[in-house]
Amino acid sequence: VISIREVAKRSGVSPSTVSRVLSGSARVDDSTRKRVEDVIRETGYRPNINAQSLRSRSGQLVGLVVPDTHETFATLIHYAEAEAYRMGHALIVGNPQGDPEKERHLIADLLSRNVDAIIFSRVSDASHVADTFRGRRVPIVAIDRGIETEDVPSVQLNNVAAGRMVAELFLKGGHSDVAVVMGPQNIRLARERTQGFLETLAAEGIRVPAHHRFEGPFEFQAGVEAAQRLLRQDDLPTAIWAQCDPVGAGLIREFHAAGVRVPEEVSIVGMDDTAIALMVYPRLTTVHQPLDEICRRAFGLIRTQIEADHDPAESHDPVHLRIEPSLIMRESYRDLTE
Amino acid sequence: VISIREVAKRSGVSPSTVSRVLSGSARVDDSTRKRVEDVIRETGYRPNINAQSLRSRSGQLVGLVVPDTHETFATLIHYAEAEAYRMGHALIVGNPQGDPEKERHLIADLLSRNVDAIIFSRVSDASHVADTFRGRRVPIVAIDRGIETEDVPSVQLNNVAAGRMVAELFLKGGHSDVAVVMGPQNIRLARERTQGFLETLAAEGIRVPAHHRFEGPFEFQAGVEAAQRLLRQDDLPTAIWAQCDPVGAGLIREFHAAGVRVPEEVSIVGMDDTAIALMVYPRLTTVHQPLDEICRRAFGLIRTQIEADHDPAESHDPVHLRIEPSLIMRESYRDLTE
DNA sequence: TTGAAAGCGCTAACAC
DNA sequence: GTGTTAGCGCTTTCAA
Repeated sequence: VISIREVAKRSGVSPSTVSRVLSGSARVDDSTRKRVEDVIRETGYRPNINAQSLRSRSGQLVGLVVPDTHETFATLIHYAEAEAYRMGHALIVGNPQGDPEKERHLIADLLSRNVDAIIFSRVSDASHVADTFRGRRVPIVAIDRGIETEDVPSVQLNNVAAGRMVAELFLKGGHSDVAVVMGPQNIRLARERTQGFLETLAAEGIRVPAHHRFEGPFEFQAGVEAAQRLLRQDDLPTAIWAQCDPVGAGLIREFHAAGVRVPEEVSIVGMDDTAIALMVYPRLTTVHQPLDEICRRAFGLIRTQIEADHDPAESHDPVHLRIEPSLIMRESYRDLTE
Repeated sequence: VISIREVAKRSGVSPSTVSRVLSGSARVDDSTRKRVEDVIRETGYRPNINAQSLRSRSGQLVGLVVPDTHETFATLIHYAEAEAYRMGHALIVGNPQGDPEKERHLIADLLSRNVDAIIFSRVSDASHVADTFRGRRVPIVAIDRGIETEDVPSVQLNNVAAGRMVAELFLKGGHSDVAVVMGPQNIRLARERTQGFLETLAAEGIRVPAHHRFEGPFEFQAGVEAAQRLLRQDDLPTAIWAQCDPVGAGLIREFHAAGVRVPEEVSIVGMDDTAIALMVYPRLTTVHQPLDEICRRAFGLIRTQIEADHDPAESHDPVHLRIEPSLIMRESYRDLTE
């Protein structure tokens, strides 16, 4: 483990010159540069990032805080890692696991590491998190499941539009007897999906009766249970929207087990367009959430904030980006009018 | 953003005393300690981890390098994050995405951050990675898909045993006409699974003919394609082993689409016991890979290595732990003798 | 029990 | 174009 002083000594220059070669920030004589570069290559020297961070107050680090590790978040991690790498940063991943104490720790830890930005999804106690950040000039972006405060930039799917698209599909397809399996309604994005869905139907005079509304976690099992309750009721709807794909998969599986044919007897539409949608039979018609784009835009905001930080005059109100979903037609849905 | 000097000033002591209070390493007068702690609380002071790392040469950091973000690895990230947090460390996640250049960068970056340990799965060019580490005293653990060199500690599933267990199940169940959908045979863990499976069958005089052996990526689609080819051949085996669950799910889906009943006409067994195994119908009989235990043991090795480092006399040969799999019976398998 | 001083590895003024 | 100096925030001798 060799230091910049050692490299300087071996190439007969001062540490500052080595530093200049490394950063390319200042003019260095060609022959000197060459000599230094040779030594760097020979010795395999790598600057100590902790020392750099201490000086520069930038940890070359991006923090990502996710609420769980379901597929959506695994995908998020995937894209975030790629984006972070592209900007020469490392990615720290933290998962509060629903523990506000851990969440506070994680964020405090990120801050004391001089992260250059924090991306997070649904943090449990929005106000407190905002407090932690107040006064800190760390770019933050809320992604996917936004927090409730509006003073932090965010990038999210247009969840209202997602609900609307499914409702419009049902309307156009002649489905007037529909059901919905909602995500937890204390999560904002689930509320928005529900709102877009129900309001669009209501505008055409279609109501979803209480016994056709189900609420549960974003998990396969929630779909299974909704299907079971639906089957017991014996006035099956002709179309069901599940607010995430695993729930849609649960519906399909349980209907299959009960001998109810999809989509002949009941159409099922999912949400998010995750891998599971392609694995069920029939494959799930669903709404695509472009996580790659969401991530890219989030890092775009981060870069903007970092630049604005260099030039504090340029501080704007927080930006809130809405990414548009799109409908993916597969085999689990059919029009009644066909 | 307040420094230790500021805290010292406000509590009327020297920085060293604040440091002592923080670390609890030395005796501090109770009244002094109290005063310092009060100031820390009031100011919300947090030590700068970069500065600490620079002094102590420990980044309070664990690096995790994974080859992709399939469910297995998402789960790995989940457990690793939890373990890292338990030992007061942050987790940096890197994904080389098959690019040796990026892989080298990632590892070099981790090293220059003074990570306390690196956990990695299948790195593309084992020898080169080993080189990077030579001379560095950073604890390393290979996990899941081991690298080919033996000079680095590892924690892996006993993949040979996994193959053997499935073979024994088939033998006991009276299946003599079997097929296998193997993972990429250039990956060691896939080779080991195959070996355990075929050798156990062979010992009882059962051969798996070439047209009943398929090789493909660890993906759903590989199962779909294997099923399609099997269906074209029209001498269907009575049992098939898929070397990961998504492949098993692909088989089930395609057989379902073709009207072949599982398990009545053909039994299917998966591998790894991931979430997908519970989502298919019938649910997948599979072999459980205890990723939680694997992760726990990996961090155990890390702690051992860190301690051994403090006391260099204690350096042993690298440990290679094998974790035992277990069979999970569900509905996609049935005995022929029933 | 506490403080002063030195230094971890690096960069950025400031000289020359 | 290059070297010298100082200091980022912290911990750790060493003295007192």
